[in-house]
Amino acid sequence: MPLNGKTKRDVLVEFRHAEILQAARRVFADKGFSDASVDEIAQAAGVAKGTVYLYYPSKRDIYWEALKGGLVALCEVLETAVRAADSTENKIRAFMRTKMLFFEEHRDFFKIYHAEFVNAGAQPGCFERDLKVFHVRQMRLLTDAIEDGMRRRSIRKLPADETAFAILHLTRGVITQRLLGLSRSGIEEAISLLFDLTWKGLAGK
Amino acid sequence: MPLNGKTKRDVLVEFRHAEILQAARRVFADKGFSDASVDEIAQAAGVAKGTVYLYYPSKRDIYWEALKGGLVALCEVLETAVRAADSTENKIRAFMRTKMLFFEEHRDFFKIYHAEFVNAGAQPGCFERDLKVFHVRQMRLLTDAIEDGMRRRSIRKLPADETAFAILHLTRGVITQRLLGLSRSGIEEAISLLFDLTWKGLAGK
Amino acid sequence: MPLNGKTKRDVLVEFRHAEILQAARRVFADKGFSDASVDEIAQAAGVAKGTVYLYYPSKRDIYWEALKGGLVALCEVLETAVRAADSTENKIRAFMRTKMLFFEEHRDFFKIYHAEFVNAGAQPGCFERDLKVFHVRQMRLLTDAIEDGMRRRSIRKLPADETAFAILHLTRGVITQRLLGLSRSGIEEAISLLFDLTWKGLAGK
Amino acid sequence: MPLNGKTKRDVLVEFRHAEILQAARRVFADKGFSDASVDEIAQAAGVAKGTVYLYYPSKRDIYWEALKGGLVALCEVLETAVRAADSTENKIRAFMRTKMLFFEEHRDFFKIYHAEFVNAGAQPGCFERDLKVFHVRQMRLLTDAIEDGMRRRSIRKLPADETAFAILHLTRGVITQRLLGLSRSGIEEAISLLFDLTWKGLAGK
DNA sequence: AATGAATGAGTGTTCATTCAT
DNA sequence: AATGAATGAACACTCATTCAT
Repeated sequence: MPLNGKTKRDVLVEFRHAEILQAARRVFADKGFSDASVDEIAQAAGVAKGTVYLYYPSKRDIYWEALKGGLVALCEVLETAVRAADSTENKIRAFMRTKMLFFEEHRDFFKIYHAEFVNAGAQPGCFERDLKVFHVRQMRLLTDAIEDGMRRRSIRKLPADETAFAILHLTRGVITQRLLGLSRSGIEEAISLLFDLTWKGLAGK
Repeated sequence: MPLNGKTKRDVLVEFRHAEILQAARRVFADKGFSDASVDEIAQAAGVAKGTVYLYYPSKRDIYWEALKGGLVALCEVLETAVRAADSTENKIRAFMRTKMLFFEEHRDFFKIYHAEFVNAGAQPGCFERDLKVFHVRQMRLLTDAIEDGMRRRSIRKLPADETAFAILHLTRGVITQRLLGLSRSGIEEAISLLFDLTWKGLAGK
Repeated sequence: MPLNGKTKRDVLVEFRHAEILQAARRVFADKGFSDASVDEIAQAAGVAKGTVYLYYPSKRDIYWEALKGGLVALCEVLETAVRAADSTENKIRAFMRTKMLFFEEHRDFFKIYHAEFVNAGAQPGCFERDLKVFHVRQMRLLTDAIEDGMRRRSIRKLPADETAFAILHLTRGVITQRLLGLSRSGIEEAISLLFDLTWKGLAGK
Repeated sequence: MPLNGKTKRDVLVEFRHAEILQAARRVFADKGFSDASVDEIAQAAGVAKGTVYLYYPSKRDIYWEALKGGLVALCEVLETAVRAADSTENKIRAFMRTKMLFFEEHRDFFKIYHAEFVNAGAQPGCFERDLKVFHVRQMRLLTDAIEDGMRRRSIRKLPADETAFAILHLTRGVITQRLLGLSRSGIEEAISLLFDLTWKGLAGK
């Protein structure tokens, strides 16, 4: 009866988990962790409050799951995309492009992700340690590319870590911009500009 | 009795306001708006909870005052500094430098300011409209400099708005980096790198 | 098919009832009525929560059944034992002995039984009326013996009811003592002492 | 201004504590710990729910305070009374008499006290250790008297501990009886009978 | 002017009970 | 017949705000 390893029950459980997580992301994105209520999440998921607790042991756990799930997916697509790129230039472009498209698709997750950086080190940061792992994975992609680029002279001499940080933050900033609806241009244009700025800087000839 | 327009009472009132605001900034920076309690703020200010309500009508108002106060000061120093700079290059450098030094001095305010960008448009965003004013003021400083720079050919052809956004976000990112204690280098080094990257980009020759 | 009046179905139903009751006694003894959860009982009985409700209409009913079942058994063995004893002295001794041995065997039931006396008249006391019947049955055994003893002059003149109460409570106390593990002596010694004290009192010659 | 060491505030605080404790005892006596709600206690005390938490940190703490307060008072009056009695016989009589009168006056406390013995060793028994102290104090009063009595030959040879236990339990039983309203006789009669039974036992000559 | 005691609405979490499968 | 997912009412506890002193 179990089809491809999953019983009907497994499917339902998985579905509920996803359903609640989805709703939670929406609510957390809107209100932030503290101002989101479990009741709201339940309602958004179309279940009763008690049902939420059948699938997650606490509000905090839902939050962390919502955060982690997105981070795992993000890191995976980033790693795949960067690895597939053939030059330093293309690796950095791939990083920016993939991240922007990913968040364009997962706006709710972006808000949660972004909020977590603000609080980073602060109070809810029970996760701090776990979060760092994902941060480091992203950093590694960039520092590797940058160091490689410097060896090949396609990038000028720069401190790799600080530079990677800058790219990370800049990319995040541009995404924020778009998601707040403050940007009129198309996504591809935005990506081009982001990369262009990063690569060439402001200076004229 | 009223000396330079202020009675003794006025002075006390002003003092209390400042005292509470200062305490509030500390607490809000630590905990965020929702997780900060008025009791904590009162305690940090060394007054009773009821006293806080003599000076501010609500928790939200304290928050907004704390935010606005910092924004006014920030915009003022930025405008002064940028106006005083003589070239496009120096104007942008001055912007970055002043902002970084300002936040280095007002870390509590930075946390609040930063958090507000996350929520921007979102829930507490009663302020949205008011916040925008300060955002626009900062943007104007940069877009003016950029457009001027493009006319003088010291900056290559770029969309002024998007570029200004990028500078804003990148600067904020570097500050975050420092305030989270993730950066080892000195402040002046950080400023130099930030400007250097922005100006020249990554590309080798 | 129905063998001595019971179909296979009847046997199963009876078996389930007993199984659940047994588990319930364990749980109620441990946690008390309010702090015991139906889930725990179901788990202890090795069935699903819903199954419990196929056999008992409510948590309260399980409790009452657990209580009543024990009380019926207790009263029966007490009546048999006391009836079998030939003298007043032996009847009282038999009462104490049988009760102590019964509870030594049914510790879980004792805890429930004991707790019910505390609450007696109080909140869950939906049972009050039903409980009284069992109380009266035990009392009757003792008052009969006592009154008979007084007629035969083997017991001095005493108010039968109050005296019976005293014996009841004293016996219960000694059992409590043992079940809480506060007693080091063997069960037979304890019984002897209990009877000896009751019969002779404290007084020296 | 502080009169006999107490400011007006101290008096109020003390009053509220007492008021809430009083109400809590009533409610806990009626419903038991688990079935009592803080809301009920607040209502019984004539204050809002939040107010209760200004005076006690948790439901459990209220309970423990209610229990401890009574136990301290009980032990004190018992010790005073027993110490004041001049013979073994009178010491034991004093113990019984004082305890019965104390509980006659503090019926609510008795229910709580009694319930705690049922659960003793069981779940809420965070107190177990603290409770034991009071138990030991009562036991000591009796064992001292008993051992002394045995030396003077006014009590026959008996194991002091077990005998003390028996007196404790028997006394408690008689009190239960009265408080449940199952006894028709006056309190003094009940005390006399209790002592008489204990001292002389059942046996006719 | 300042206090802090009092309030009560709101939140996370549990659990007896129901019911579709 | 048995399951266990779903429900929602109930509860302990918190906290912004009010107000008598």
